[in-house]
Amino acid sequence: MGKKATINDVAKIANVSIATVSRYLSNNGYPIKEQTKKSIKNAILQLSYTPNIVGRMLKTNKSMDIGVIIPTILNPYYPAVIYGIEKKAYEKGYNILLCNSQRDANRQKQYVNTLIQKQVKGLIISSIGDDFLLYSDIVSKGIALVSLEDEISLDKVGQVLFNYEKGAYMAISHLLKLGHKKIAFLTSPLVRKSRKDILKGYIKCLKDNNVTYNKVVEINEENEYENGALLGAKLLLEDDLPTAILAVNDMVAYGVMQYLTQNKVKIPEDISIVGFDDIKISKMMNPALTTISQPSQKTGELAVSMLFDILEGKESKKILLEPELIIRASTKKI
Amino acid sequence: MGKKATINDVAKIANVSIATVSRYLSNNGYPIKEQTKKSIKNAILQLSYTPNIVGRMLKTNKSMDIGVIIPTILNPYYPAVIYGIEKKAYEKGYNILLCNSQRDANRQKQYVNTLIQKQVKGLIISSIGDDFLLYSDIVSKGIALVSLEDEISLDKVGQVLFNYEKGAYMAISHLLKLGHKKIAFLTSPLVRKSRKDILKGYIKCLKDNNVTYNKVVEINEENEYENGALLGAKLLLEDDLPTAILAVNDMVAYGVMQYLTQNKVKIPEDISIVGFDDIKISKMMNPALTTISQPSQKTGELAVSMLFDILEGKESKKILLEPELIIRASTKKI
DNA sequence: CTCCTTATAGTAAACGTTTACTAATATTTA
DNA sequence: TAAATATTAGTAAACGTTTACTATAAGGAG
Repeated sequence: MGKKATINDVAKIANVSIATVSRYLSNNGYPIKEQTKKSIKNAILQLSYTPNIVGRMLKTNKSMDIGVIIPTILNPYYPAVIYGIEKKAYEKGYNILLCNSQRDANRQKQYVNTLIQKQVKGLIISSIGDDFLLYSDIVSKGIALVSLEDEISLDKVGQVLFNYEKGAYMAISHLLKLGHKKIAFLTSPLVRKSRKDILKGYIKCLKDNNVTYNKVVEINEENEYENGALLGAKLLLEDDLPTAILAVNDMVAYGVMQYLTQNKVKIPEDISIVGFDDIKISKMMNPALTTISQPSQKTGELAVSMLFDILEGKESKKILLEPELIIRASTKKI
Repeated sequence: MGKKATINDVAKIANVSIATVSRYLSNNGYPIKEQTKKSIKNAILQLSYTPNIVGRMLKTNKSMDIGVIIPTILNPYYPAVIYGIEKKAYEKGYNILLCNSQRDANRQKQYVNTLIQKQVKGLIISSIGDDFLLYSDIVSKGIALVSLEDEISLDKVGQVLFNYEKGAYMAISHLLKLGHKKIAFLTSPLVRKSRKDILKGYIKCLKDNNVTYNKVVEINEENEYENGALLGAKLLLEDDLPTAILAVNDMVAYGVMQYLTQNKVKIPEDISIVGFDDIKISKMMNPALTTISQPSQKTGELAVSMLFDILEGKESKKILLEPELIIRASTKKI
């Protein structure tokens, strides 16, 4: 419990130099006598010595950490992304430093700083708002950067994007096909590019189909699920109620659904609802949620692959993932 | 993009010694002339210098990292725990290193090693199986340790426990009260203490009520949700079907529900089902799930508080959280 | 038996910090 | 005015590694 053993202690006990111990540990083909190996091994066991990565990092300047910043871990979409990230990172021996920005710009900034100071090898960030300065700052420090969902006009940044606009367009098309003419868009704050793109797709599809009714209900809080209730309440105050709703993501959709249900609005009988993300549980909801599927785990895996590509000096690229409409029970013909 | 600036570069440009720069950065009340401060500030700006935490850690031996090991991030229970952990940790300026053991003992062991090598200040672990050696190894290295869900007979280890046995007992009582006499327990591998405790509660409550029917269906995979289908299939093979099910957790419950529903078994008309955890979305399921509530976020927060207590030399304690029965629509009178 | 090579191991510098000492001024106190 | 103290800053060692150099011995080649 006292001081931790160092390579010096091992060297002393094994009666060799620290260089030899270091070579033994790095196990890189440098020849060491069997006899020597054995005594080092014993010393290590005896001291239950564990190498100090901090010392190593300082010397080699080779970090095995990847920073990951996400807006919230409470929306199951992100744990799925993280799952993909961790899976790939683990394969390569990397660890992840997970940070939750809570959609707070300051907190995000702070986390970025900390991660840089911790000498992460790369950074995967699902940023709130597009903060060009933030990104360029990271890149200028020589840290590999992959951005999720947010398109940036910056070279050297990997980008795993999703066609949000098209997704929204598909969702609205579906609703129109079902005969809906009054479709509202319920959303958390429209700060992220992804959300703005959903709005774009919503507007565009309505316009393309000469539908004049449109209603965007935005709430100024960031707690997806709880927002649902607020959004539902705000919606019910309107006098010209929609017959269908597009929610900015599945969690918001659930919140809205729950609030509406509690207030005697039947889904999908009275109001149809479409979500966004297709998180795993969406098929089990009551009613099962019609939604736009976004490949979360794959996003994470691609991000890591991209990160390694950048680290290997390959040209960084953009990948645009395409949406898929999943029709379930929360939408019906009017 | 070239080499990162160091404190030496800053000192050179500001025309002061590195000691002064270090003092300026640590901002600990050591008096520095305004003039000097200004030139250091300029130099830092000019170089866009960021301190290297690795250097600092090596010198001070003060890590600001907490390792967190969880079995899976795909069961929303854990993200909620992580949320609590991160919240508290952030307040104290700590970062978390998140590791997903995937319920793989080797991987868990490997992660523990890595985290120790990374010199984490403390470790919060929701271990698969109780591995006494693992725990004692960590403690003997002077690393603060908090175990979640798993009771260990080891001093110096903080423990945030949950009364699983009582929870199961409550669930079964509820089902018995509804008139069910044939209740099955569907579970992922019975390796963790928590799961064994649920089994205990299940058995005990049946025995206390002189019910002879019992059926434990266990599946040898670790993917909660997907397990549900396997468990459902296995169950339907039996010839003496139960009228009610206790699932080892909510995710498994959903998997089972989905499989059964697809196979024309109506819930709760044909079979009642009780889950375990009460993850956030459980009230939105189809049907809303009756379950045993386990305070996830609070568990995370308590774990961090405990960790800090241990770090401050206070006596480590155990906390036992109590279950609550949440009755919803997935259970009904027979 | 000299010269090369190979196998094996040690020495010491370096990575980027912090901090205990020391030092030099300036200011106060008696 | 001398001594004491406060303010400000520098020197250099240390943290635990890795690694370029150097060193020794032993075995072959000529």
